[in-house]
Amino acid sequence: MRIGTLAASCNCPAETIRYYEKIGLLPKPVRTANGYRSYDDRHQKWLQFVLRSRALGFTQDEVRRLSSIADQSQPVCADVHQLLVEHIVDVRKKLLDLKRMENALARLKSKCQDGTLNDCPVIDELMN
Amino acid sequence: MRIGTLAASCNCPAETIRYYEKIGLLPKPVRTANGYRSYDDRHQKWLQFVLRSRALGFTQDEVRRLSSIADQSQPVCADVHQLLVEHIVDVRKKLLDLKRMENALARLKSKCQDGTLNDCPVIDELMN
DNA sequence: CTAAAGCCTGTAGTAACTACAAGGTCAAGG
DNA sequence: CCTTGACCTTGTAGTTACTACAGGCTTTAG
Repeated sequence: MRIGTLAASCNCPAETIRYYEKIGLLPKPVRTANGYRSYDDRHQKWLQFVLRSRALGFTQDEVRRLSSIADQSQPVCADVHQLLVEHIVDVRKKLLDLKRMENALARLKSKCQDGTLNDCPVIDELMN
Repeated sequence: MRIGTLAASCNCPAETIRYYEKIGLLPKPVRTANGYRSYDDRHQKWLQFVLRSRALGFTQDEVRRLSSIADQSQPVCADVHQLLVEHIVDVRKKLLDLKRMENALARLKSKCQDGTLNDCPVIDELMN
């Protein structure tokens, strides 16, 4: 299968696939006589693995580590578990940060109410 | 005051201040004879405004818009209100995304339990 | 046969900084 | 008087994770 087909099957731009290949997240496919990349089912699974990991918020580097675990004949669950736990900590930290932001924003919004005031108190509060 | 002093007073690297000046988020300060930047209290308030806005998750572009509102003699509250409301929507969207991630990660984690398994089910699920 | 679609490589742009490199300035200590 | 160290200056490159061309092949459909 060519890159366009793979891209469509994984719902991801072809350019991303080339990019992942370039940075070593995906193995290099063989090339047909005309130089086109030629993929098979294993490539597709691999790409799906990367895309799903990314969708879960793993960084490219974490995906690389996950990949190298997955690539072993018997992937060691403990290693995955550790990556997972560390990543969950990160995600929860981001959640807390965002929640704090949301609270602060809601408080500010309540200050200018429906926005009918002149001389906005929000600007004031951010400045002073 | 020189850049180092301003930086310390706002708890922000001097390089960030120069960067904000370059991209037009901060007004250019006057220079002393030797070419050093020279700041006063108004610069400090301005920087604080930018830093606080950034801490609330506003993008540089949104900060620019906030700044141009704040720069008016009578800042119009309705304009700020609108920016605020739009930004809160963004933040809530990010919160939902992150929560979905967290759930998915927690579910995955429960699959590999304490990580004592060989042949990890998490890898399996991400691949297939 | 031609036009459109698809593929190739390589480079530049995005956000929001951070981290140098290479050099100028200035006050304090020996 | 000189040097050392802490500042300051500019400009450029690196970061993350892509996206968007430009310029040029090849393949496919009508």
